Formats: sequence, structure tokens, C-alpha cells
Amino acid sequence: MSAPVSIREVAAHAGVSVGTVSNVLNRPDIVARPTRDRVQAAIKTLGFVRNESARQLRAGRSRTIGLVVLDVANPFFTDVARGVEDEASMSGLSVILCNTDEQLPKETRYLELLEEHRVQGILITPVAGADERLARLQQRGTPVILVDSRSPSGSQCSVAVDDVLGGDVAVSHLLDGGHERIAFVGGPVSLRQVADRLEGATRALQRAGPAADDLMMIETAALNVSAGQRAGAAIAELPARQRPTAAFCANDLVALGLLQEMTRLRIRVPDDVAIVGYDDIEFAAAAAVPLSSVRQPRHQLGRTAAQLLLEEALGADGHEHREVVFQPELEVRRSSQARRPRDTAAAPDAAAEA
Amino acid sequence: MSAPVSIREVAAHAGVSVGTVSNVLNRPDIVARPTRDRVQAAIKTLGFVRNESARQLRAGRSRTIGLVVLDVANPFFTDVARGVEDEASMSGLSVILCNTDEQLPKETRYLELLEEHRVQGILITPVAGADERLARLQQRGTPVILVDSRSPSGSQCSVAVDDVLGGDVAVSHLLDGGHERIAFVGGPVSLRQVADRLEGATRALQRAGPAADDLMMIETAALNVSAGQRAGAAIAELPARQRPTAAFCANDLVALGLLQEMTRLRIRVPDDVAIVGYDDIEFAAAAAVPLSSVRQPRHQLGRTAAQLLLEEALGADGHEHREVVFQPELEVRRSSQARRPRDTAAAPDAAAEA
DNA sequence: CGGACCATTTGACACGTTCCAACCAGGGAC
DNA sequence: GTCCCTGGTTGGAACGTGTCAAATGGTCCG
Repeated sequence: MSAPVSIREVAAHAGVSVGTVSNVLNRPDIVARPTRDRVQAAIKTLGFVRNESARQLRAGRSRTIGLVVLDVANPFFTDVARGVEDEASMSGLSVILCNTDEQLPKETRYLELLEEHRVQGILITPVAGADERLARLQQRGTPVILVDSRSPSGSQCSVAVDDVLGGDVAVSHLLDGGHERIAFVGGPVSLRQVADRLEGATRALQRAGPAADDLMMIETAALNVSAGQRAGAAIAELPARQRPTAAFCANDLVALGLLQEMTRLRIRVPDDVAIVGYDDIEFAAAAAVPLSSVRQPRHQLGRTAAQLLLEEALGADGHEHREVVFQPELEVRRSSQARRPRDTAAAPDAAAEA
Repeated sequence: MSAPVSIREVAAHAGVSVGTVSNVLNRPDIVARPTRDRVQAAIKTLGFVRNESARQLRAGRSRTIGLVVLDVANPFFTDVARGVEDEASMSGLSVILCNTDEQLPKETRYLELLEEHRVQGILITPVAGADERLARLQQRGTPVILVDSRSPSGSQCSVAVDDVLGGDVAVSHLLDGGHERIAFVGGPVSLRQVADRLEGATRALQRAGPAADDLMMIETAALNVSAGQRAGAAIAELPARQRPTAAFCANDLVALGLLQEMTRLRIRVPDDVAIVGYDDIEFAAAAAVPLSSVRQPRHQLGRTAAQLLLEEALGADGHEHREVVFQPELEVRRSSQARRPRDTAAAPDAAAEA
């Protein structure tokens, strides 16, 4: 309840000038030993705590960076956030984490807030792609780094993962496992991630040549569990002959929904239908049948984004915008294990009757 | 790249004094229409952005609150964070989210940081229970509210959920379902949450009277998926006669691990072993066998915590510390459905799902 | 016409810190 | 003795904003 104590009171208490106290705080080495001790004692007994606002005002910039994400509850972003934070704290910066819930108004409000805070820079996955506002922000002096999206004009740095490659890797793996009827489950394709993964999947299939069938497209309305369940029901309804033997899902939530429905309908995974997901969320490995999944280097993504930001914010004027692209990796688990040669034909029929 | 523009330049550009610009910003109603328009036009053309640091310095306190959690990736905390944020933004406050990873040094550093930022107050789930440091913080003028833990001395407000009741409800449900050999899976019991849930479980069993067996205790080293798997293996090794017919897990991760192991070993859930988890994380419903779970009002917890904080920070001096306790609710799903006397395999679609 | 009143606007100060030029004492070189 | 150097310390000027008493100018009343 006591009024906060300022540097001035500390100075008075230690019988010294404010400038000296400031020096003790910031460059302890240049102040004589006895004085330093006296000041530090005063700080302790008075319970002095620096006023960050005043420092920032003086310095012109705050010692924080803003991180704006679409959904804090999404494991992808929490891991990215961790990476950002690790890197930031190494430079003595702290992170303000902002959650937009994919709502443009919230995003706008947070951007204003961060600019008012004079943050060192902003890391953002924008709600609707790179934006006019971001360019203006940048122009007014706040560096902006795009996370998991790219600037069409190349006027910003960005970090992303190659989703096309991810789709390619996943489907190639299924082809290697001997699958020929492969479904792509996910949507809406208006999402860049979905479109890219689909493109990669198609590419892998085309490379395999005419031996493989076309990709069976099962578009969903969203990337969540219940969409996966519905897709599962749709697959189960198909006559056994047309049913895909493998499904590549645009993300793990969809894959888990699909897996759940398969389990419920007693369609065996991976024997009847193999499944590969995307994102490798924590629960992929914990699923009843551990889920194969394409893993993105999320932590690394965050670290690199923060590094780019520091480079741009602190570096000399000669800053070149860069677009860093990471490669995803496939984590193979039981849900897509290669089929055993025997009895692959008999089982699904039996299941279909049940 | 241009230097940030200050209120002074706006004033010059609009041919008016700084005080007037400030008034336009803060009390637009008291300034005459034409002047206001002129100033606003100047703000726009110059691209003026308020300097939050300067405002805070002047005001003495910042317009933010600190939220310190053990793990941002934990859905419990992300939901709490959402609640906090919803409530805070209604009062025009923003939230600084800090992640301690359960490490005391990180916690200490963040507390310092938040105090230096002169936040309105701090919401915290402390690493090691309520603390001397927190009391000092509070004494120096920064209100502290405990989240999901209680102050032994009653010197702080707190919000929590009744974990004893949660354990009681879960086990009562299993008893109602006709189970008699019930296991408690989780640990270490040194965690307050685990101890409380265990206590509730025991209480329910005792109330049921001598008809029920004792609780079978399976203590785990941690509350994660692999601990659950190991517990599952241990259960599977028991001779069928001693094997519990139901397991109440201290959290959902453990429950999912257990479920996974049961599936792998072809022990049927819920027919052979019923499972109830705790926390009702998103993936509980998405599990191969949808998981019954005790749900805590997490969002509400966050909102209430923020409300208490505002009450203490803004309210008059006469503030009484309060300890709010919420009641958890059991969400019943397939994993603990009452056993049918016969033919459990026949009607999978009878499973009710929300 | 003087005074009173109102609606606006102004100017100066305070907030807590950092930075920098200036100052001081003492010591060594000449 | 003067001069310069060096390690310490000081005082004061910013930084950008909010606040508030005082100034300004106009209108109305008597």
C-alpha cells in the first residue's frame, strides 16, 4: 500500500545524487566500491523497484516484442511462442502474447496496442494474409515478421514451413507402403495450408505415375475433430471396393476424428485404412492407435522468427528482408504401418458387413 | 523508418497547444467541434500513435495485468488465460502472459519484470505454493491473486476448483455404475491436486460403505501420457480376478495413456475396464473411446480471477480478501458407460454423443 | 458600459529515468 | 608552481504525456 519509491529517494537515503544511483543500476563497474554498496543497501531497505515505463520513455523503445497468434490454445502456436520466448529472453526482451481468435477486430486492436507500447517489433500470423496495415506499421518504424505465412510483395521477413513438401512426403510414404487408393481429407481448400498440402499430395501421386489412382478428395468444412468424424462416416459408407486404403489428413484433429470413427465402426487402423495426420500434436502419439504425422519444427520456427526480428530491429539500416522456409519431417507411427501381405482383402469386407 | 511523431508535432501541425491535443485524445467532448476535427486530421496525416510508456509514467500505473502460469501449452491454462483476457479487455486492460515452465528462477524473473512494469496486479499459479515474495509484492502495492491454489494465511484472494469434490463425483459415478474394484491412477501425491482428488475418491468409497472394496492405489511418477501407459501395463498384468473394473485417473493425459495401453492389449473399454479422467481436455472427447472426465470451469476461473483483481486494484481501501471455490462437473462419455449385462459388441451406435 | 458568466484554450509542471557535460580531488610529469 | 590526466561524482536537461489553474474571448444581463 505504500507509495512506490523512486530513484530520488534512494539517492537521498544513500546521501548521493540520482545520477550515481542510475549508474549503480546500469553500469555498476564505473562507481566506486563503497558508494556502490551504500546505494545497494539503500535500494534494499527501501524496497526500490525500477520503473520500466520511465526507462522506456527515455529510451524511446520498449524492451518487449509482440507475438500475435490466431489461437493460443493451438499447440502449434504455443510451441512457436516458446521458441520466441527462449530467443527473446536471451536478449533480455520479454514477450507480449496476443490472441486474435482469428477475428480481424481483435487483431487490429492488438496491433494498435503493441504500437502504442513501442515494441521492438511484431511477430504475427495475420488473420487474413499480409496486409496494408502491416506495411504501414513497418513504415512507421515497427518491424514486422510474418509467421507461417508469406508476404506477397516481399516487403517483410517471414518464416514458414514448406507445406507442399509436407504433403508430398506424407503421400510418398503411403505409396511406399503399397497403397494405391489414397484419400485426402481436409478443408476448406481456401486455406493456404490446406491447398499447399493438397498440392504436395497430388505432386507425389503424379510422380508415382499412372500406376496409382487419382487422389480421392474428401473436403471438410473445417479442420477439427468432428469434421474428421463425418469424413470417417462418409468413407465407411463406400462399398469396400471403392474405399480408400489410406487417408492423408490435412491436420491431426481431422485425423483423430477419422480414427475415432473408424474405431467406432470397427474398421481397423492401419490394416483396413492407414492414416497420416499433420502437425504431430502431442496427442497424435497418445491416440489409441498412435498416429503417423508430419511434424513441423515449431520451436525452431519461433526462434528463427525472433532472430530475424532482432536482426531487423537492432541491425544496421542495411537490412535485407528474408524468407526462411523450413522442411517438415514425417514421424511414422502405427497408424500407417506397412500392411502385412496376408489377408488384407478379407478383413475389410468382414468389417463392412458388421 | 521515420522518427515517431509526438503530441507536440501534432499540436504544431494543427496550430493548437499540446494540452488541447491531449484533451482531444482523452476528453473529446470538452473541445470544440472545429478544433477537434482539425486535430484529428493532423493526427491522421502525421500518423501519430500515442506513447503508452509516457502515459503510464504519468499515470503511475500501467494498464496491464500479469498472468503467470506453469505451462502455456496446458489447455487448463490456455482456457484460464482466455477468461482473464475477456474480462480484462472489457476494462480496457491488456494481459501479459508469462510462462514459468514450473521453474522457480523463471517465476522470480517474471515477477520482477511485472513489478517493474507497474502492472495493475498479478494473477499467478505459483510454482511452489503461496510465497513470502508474493506477500512482499502485495505489500509494495501490487495486488496478487492466486489461481488454482490457496493462500495458507488468507492474505491473498484466490480462485480454485474443489478437487476433493471432483474426486468424489467421479468415483460416485463409477460406484453407481456397479463397479466395486476401483483404482486410482495418478501421482505424485505431493501435488495438491492429486492429493485432493484422491481424498475425494476415498470419501466417496467410504460413504458407499463396506460393500465396496478399498481403493486400489496406482501411483505414477508424473501426470503424463507415458505414465498412464505404464499404469495400464501394470493393470494388465494382474490376474483377471484382482484386476480393477474401473479406473479414476488424476488427469486426462494419464487416462489417455491408460486407454491407449488398454486398446493395444485388447482390453476393452468400458466393458473390461471403465475409465474416468480429469480436466476434460479437448482430446478427451476425441479419443478412440470418448473419455468421461471431470470438467473444471476454466474460463470462468479466469474471469473471476480477473474480476477479483480489478476489485482489489480499483476498489476502495476496504478490500476483503476472498477465496472463491468452484464446483467441477462430471462429463459422462462412453469410456465409463454403465456395463450392459450382455452383448456389448452388438450395438456400437447406441453410444450417445453430444 | 462594466461585470459576470460560460465555453475553450493555454502554458507550465510533474512523472522517473538516462545521458552528458562539467566538476572535483588527487597524483604524476614537467 | 602549472598542466594534464584519471577515476568518481554531480546537476540538469531531455523523453511524451496528463492535469489543472489560469488566461482568453465572447455573450448576456443589469
